[in-house]
Amino acid sequence: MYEQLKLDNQVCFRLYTASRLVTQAYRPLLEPLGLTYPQYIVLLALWEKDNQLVGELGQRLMLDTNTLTPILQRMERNGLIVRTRGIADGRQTLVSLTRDGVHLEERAKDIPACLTRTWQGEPMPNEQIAGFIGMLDSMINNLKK
Amino acid sequence: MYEQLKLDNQVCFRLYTASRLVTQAYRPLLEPLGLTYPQYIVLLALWEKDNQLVGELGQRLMLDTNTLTPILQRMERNGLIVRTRGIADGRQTLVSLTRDGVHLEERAKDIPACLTRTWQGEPMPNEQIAGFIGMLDSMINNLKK
DNA sequence: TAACAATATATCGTGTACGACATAATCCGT
DNA sequence: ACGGATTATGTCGTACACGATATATTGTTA
Repeated sequence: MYEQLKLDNQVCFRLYTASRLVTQAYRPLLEPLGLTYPQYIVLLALWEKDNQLVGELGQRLMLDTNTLTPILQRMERNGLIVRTRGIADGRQTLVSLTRDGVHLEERAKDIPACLTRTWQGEPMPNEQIAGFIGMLDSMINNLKK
Repeated sequence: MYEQLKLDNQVCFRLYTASRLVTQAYRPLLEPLGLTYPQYIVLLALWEKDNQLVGELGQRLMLDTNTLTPILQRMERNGLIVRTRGIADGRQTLVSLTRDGVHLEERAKDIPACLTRTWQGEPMPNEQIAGFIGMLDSMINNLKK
């Protein structure tokens, strides 16, 4: 068989697998908060800056509205956000945190450290982490449209 | 807000995004072959070693049967594989390539190089790629059950 | 200013992911 | 040899992803 088609030579397969396993690792931490991972990153974006348009959120999270809208609908149903139509421009939808959505930040604050411990095992040198992040950022940069 | 909750400080969000963008980059290359990315990695595994049990494939790809079975059913419907029940052990299902499934390898052989060019942009030093792969492998190792 | 292009968001259909549960075949101790 | 535990796979329900399309507003131009 072609050497380049072997699974062990595939960077992308590792990326795909690592991403899935990380999302699985989030599950037990997010479930008590009633969140999925995509819902969690929507909240991360909103905790940084409340009252964002669907399009702004989409740019920040690199998700299109066909993915984002259903997530936002569930989050609204669960009382974490509200969506307000047409303030200046009637086409836009503004996404805002409810009191519940705001309060969840406090309960989420230890999740990042916990997850880092899980995937890192033994703490790694910062330089190595920085190299990893740099590679991911460069990949994302090369792939985004 | 908590510094550790900022999106820019999240390794996992980058991983999730990079993985999604990579899968998107595969799409135009796989679509002419009538494949999705998960179907493609099933073929990678079968091109390496034909006639594998569902469980073996699952271990190799780190996917459980509840994900794998529907994928295999579609691939069987599309004539790429056949599933044979109960050879020695009546509980097992053996997955084998059809002639079409075998022939697809030829048409797929340039995909890895093409994708590497896409996400890498300027070719990177091998050492850097090796470090990246090492990090992903260590992550996968720490996260797998 | 009426028609038409452009924009922002939503809907729809297909294909994953994955926890929970179901089913069927084998194993194992008595 | 038989009944319960174990194992291999499949089914079901929910929630993403995402291409394609639809809908509703706003801009724009003749």
